[in-house]
Amino acid sequence: MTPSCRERFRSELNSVQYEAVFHDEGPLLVIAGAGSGKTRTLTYRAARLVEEGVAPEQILLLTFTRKAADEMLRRAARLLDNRCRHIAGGTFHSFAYTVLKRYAAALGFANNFTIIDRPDAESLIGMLIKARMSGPQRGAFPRKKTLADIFSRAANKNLPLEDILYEEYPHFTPYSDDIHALQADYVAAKFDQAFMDYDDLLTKLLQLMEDQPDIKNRIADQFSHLMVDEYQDTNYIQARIVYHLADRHQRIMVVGDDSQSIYSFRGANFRNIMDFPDLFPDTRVLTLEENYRSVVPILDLTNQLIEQAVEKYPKQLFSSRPSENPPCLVHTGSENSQSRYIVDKIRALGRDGIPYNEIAVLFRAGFHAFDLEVELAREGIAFVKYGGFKFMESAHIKDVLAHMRIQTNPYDRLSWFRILLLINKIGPKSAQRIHADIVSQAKGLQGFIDMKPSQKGNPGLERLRDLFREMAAFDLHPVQIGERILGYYHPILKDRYDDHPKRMRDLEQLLVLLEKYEHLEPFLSDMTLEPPNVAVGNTFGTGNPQEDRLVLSTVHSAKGLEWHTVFIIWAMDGRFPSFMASESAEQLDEELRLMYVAATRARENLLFLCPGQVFDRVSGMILSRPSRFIDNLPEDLMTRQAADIW
DNA sequence: AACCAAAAGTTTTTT
DNA sequence: ACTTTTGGTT
Repeated sequence: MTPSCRERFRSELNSVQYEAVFHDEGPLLVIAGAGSGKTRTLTYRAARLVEEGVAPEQILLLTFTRKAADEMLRRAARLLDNRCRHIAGGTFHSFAYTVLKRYAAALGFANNFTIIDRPDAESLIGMLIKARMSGPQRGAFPRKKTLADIFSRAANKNLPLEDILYEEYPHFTPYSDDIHALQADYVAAKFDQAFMDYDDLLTKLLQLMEDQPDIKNRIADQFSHLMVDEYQDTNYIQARIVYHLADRHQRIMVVGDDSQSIYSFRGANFRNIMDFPDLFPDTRVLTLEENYRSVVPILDLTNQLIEQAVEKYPKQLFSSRPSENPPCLVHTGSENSQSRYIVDKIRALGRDGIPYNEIAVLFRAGFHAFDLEVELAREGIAFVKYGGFKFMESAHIKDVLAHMRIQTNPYDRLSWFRILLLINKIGPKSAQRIHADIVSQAKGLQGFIDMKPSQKGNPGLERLRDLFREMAAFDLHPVQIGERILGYYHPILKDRYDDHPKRMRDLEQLLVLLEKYEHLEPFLSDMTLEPPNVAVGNTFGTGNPQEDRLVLSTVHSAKGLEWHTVFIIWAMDGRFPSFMASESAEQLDEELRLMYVAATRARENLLFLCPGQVFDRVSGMILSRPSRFIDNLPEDLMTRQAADIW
């Protein structure tokens, strides 16, 4: 590296960050506390490697979201030059997809497989339950959603089904045999229809690497340098994948914070990161403890907050940013007064010159924000919501995507059912017959186009056939395909939904996203692997990113981000910590870490809100106490305020 | 076989 | 509040 560049890096990094950036051979673990410049360290390191002549394509940066990877590469490019854009970056899942796209055949799997998302997996399991469990299923047999959960946990934790059932769903053990059989059905169905769910992407990649050493070496040799962000949220399978990738050259750097591990429901274990040196014996460990984000009073509170964890690795973050403003716990009289308190407060902040996009409202679960959303809409305050119900999961989007999926995978039963059931006079039985017919003809889409109109000229079915005939006859650009599908779908939309104009606008947004693609397949896999993170009803993509909109987000979706002012709503016992997590110390610790993540997002102002007496339908209890995590804190760490707005 | 309306049963977080 | 199941009608 040129001396001048090195000098510059030295002046822009603290000594530990500098160490990490210039660490050379051998494994490196960076424990990076909240706001300690983790992204900065990764970015500078990437730039340093490229500057010293490592080919960007040989650097692999695995992150938690695609957005995080893009952002880091963008910053690295600004730091050095555009070569940094060619660094291979993305999520474990998208990496797995790229590899499997090429090598799935080595596992006996179709190379043109379709990735199915969680709702898809659930409806597939739903079909299998119906097929296997005929007759009324009395009692408490798990629902498809629960089954999908059970299967997914088994996969992510790499444990046998019995263990999951015994540990987490003991009340289902009487159905153990049926559940096992259904899992086998599920595996077989995915194989037959060339489906992979999110978990398959990871497990099959690992399987490939462990069963076929020569392929493993070919994959691993593509990348001479590895970096993994948010390592505390990786699970066993991901850790194994990392191990295999870095096994031979050991040039691996992982970054994370055990206190911010919040994905145990996906098999992540906060101890994983501390076990990293066992996986890579000569690991050098560096710890970043200076916080550059938050003012002292906020950091004092968050340090005390995480102290309450039953199990943790000691760490004391420090800050040198003074402030007069301590965090505040606000009691409001009701849910709606909580919402109105926020409206008042952000208006005041706005008058002080704080832009709305520097303010965030965070919550434990998507639905906690419903009342606030209504209130904001009424007050004409623009906002974006992240987390909760996803744009991609809304019915009209899935309907249109199903028409596209059939173009790339014509035997996809889920998509056939979805689109056929939209047609009048066609129910499950007819759909079943039509699908079986297409599969037996083995002529792909042509099988449907050539099918005899045995349904005595069902006009809806004829329209669908015309659509597919046209799409098969011409070599159309994805946007043209989208336009034709929309033309076909519009009458159906109008007929089914009274809010069809709004939904139509969503679909037009979808067409905008399509413009960037030359082929349907990468579009479809991107939509499943990296769906726009915004919740339903939000515009995105074309919108000006600088738009001054208030941010509403689940804590999970807020990971890695920061704002001038952060409101944490529903900081009540029963909500946050969630009522469902209060059974075990481990679950409570995870809720605490979640609260820690939420609180450490704030730079200047941090407010907890506790809406007085609220009846909780789930528990049948009246909630009134503030979150134990906050209530237990020493009094001098925050102010308390009662704000009843009627 | 498909469709519709009423009743019953569930509730987190995400790739 | 929402999804899934049910029972009855076309």
